[in-house]
Amino acid sequence: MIKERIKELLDQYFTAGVDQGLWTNAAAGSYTVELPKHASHGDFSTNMAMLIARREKKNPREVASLLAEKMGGDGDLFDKVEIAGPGFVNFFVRDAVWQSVVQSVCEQGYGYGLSQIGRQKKVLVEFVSANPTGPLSIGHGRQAVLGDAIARLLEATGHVVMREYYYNDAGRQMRVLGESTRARYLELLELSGEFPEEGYQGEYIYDIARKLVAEKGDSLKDADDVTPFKETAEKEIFADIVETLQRLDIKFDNYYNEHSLYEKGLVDDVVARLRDKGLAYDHDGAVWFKTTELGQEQDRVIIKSTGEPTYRLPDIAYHREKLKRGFDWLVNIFGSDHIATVPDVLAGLRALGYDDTKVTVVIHQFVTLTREGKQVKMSTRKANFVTVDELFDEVGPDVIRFFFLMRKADSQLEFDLDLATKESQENPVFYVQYANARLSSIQKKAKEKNIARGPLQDVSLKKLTLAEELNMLKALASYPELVESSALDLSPHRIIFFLMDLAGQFHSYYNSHLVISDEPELTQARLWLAEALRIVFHNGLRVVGLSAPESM
RNA sequence: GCGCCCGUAGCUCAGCUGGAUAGAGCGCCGGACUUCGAAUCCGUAGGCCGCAGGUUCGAAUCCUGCCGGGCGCGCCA
Repeated sequence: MIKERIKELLDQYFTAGVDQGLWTNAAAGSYTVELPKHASHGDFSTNMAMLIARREKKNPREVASLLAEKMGGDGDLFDKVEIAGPGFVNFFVRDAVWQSVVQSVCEQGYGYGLSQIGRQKKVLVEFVSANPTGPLSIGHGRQAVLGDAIARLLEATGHVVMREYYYNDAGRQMRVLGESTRARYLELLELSGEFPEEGYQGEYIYDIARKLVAEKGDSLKDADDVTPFKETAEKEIFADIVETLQRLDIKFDNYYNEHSLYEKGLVDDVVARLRDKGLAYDHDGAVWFKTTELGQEQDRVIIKSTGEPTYRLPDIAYHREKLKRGFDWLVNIFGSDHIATVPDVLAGLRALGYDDTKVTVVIHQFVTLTREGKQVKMSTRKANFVTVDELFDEVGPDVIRFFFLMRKADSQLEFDLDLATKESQENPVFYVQYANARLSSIQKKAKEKNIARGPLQDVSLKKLTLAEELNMLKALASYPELVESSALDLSPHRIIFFLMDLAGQFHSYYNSHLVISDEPELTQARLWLAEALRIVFHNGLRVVGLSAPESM
């Protein structure tokens, strides 16, 4: 908000300069206001003078001094405005401005950091979307947490969000699942049965088969149809998946079944429309999508010669349907192994006359597990992959969530089990939560001592003069903008880094300064500062779905 | 071979639309509890930001080419 005010001022002086003929409009909108790394460069800094100078062929430091002179007059905001280096204008904000942040935070409370920049834009966040063929793997776990945190950030910034899980219970995968289950069922009955070539070998298939034996005895032993096996397996597995997600505090608003696209004729309609536009043709008994016409290397099959569609056809229909459902923005969270599907879907949307810039795909890289410094081997095919549930056996939901959010989606993520299972010391999850607990505890302590926080307007916040205090206030002030940028860039990891940094500042401060001291005025100011910190820790933790415990 | 992602301290990773002397956690070593919670803190060490060019007043960040790693490249999803 303080940054916003400086931007406004800069714009104002920029246009004033244009009016006075000092420079032209050429540099409009290109300059930035940033936070310098070094305190000697002030609280904010702008490169405006250098950009003007370049376009006007003027001396940057001369332009800077003109600006500094104009801006420096604002005694409410600034202590001083300096020019430095090649032509930076550095702003030194008055302490009182920072101190007033306590008031903003405490007045807004749990609403601090929420905004309306999303303007009620309707966003559909699609994630997980794993077919119910087995328990959620650790890769799904990352995706689940990432998608949910993004959804929460979008909600916090005034978007209307729907979380959707897209699945297909009618394809080849599911048939193989049914066959695998039947094979295990027969095996349990000590009857002969061939285990399918690419079958699902996980232990969970036995569990389902055992359940079938218990409920149905051997009545299914001669069934030709795998449907009862498939249906039972699907039901059981889906229930497990939903439960796993619930443990992570993730709830979907909608489960979208691919099958319904066929029932509504939406898949056929896509083919018909592509044919109309001359973008689909028959060849070798299959139907092809002429993606070369849309800038791709090769055409793609959308209906196999067997008459079955390939995955990309329903995918296109699905995305088109999402836009038709009225969403302004489609956010998809995919694992990097699905990266190849993206261009086809976008091409399909464009071909059908839809705006594919409404689709943003977040591709996240893989997760590796390490224990005692060594990588834990995972192989999906052989079913000895680590599941989210197994992770739960070792760590709680907050640890899982935090670790999955600690890296940006683009980076591969190493999940260090040794670090994650430590209940103390190095574990960054507890480090942050401990800060929140400590802050809560300070307030309790004050109550015990019968020290109530007085009315905010009577508190002399100007007592908060320590460098540590001002730095924390600056961090608090930057929080709302952080939420906005994290949301719009779909980057929840920035919230995590912010929290770790703020926790570090606070723990350090706590160890060298008393909040509750024998100076009443100072105690009041610091109690309110502590309250502001507690609120921001709470809001920051909650906005990405982490809990904010008052004690631990 | 082609496409996408990554390459920053011993390890794991931040670094926002290019900005002024490159950061954190872990690990190592040495310290701090008669004070609001020691799940904490303080101190030291550690870097040709993969390599080479280019654009720019200014590059870890943008462009090109190499090198190394991951994921894809199917009438599988």
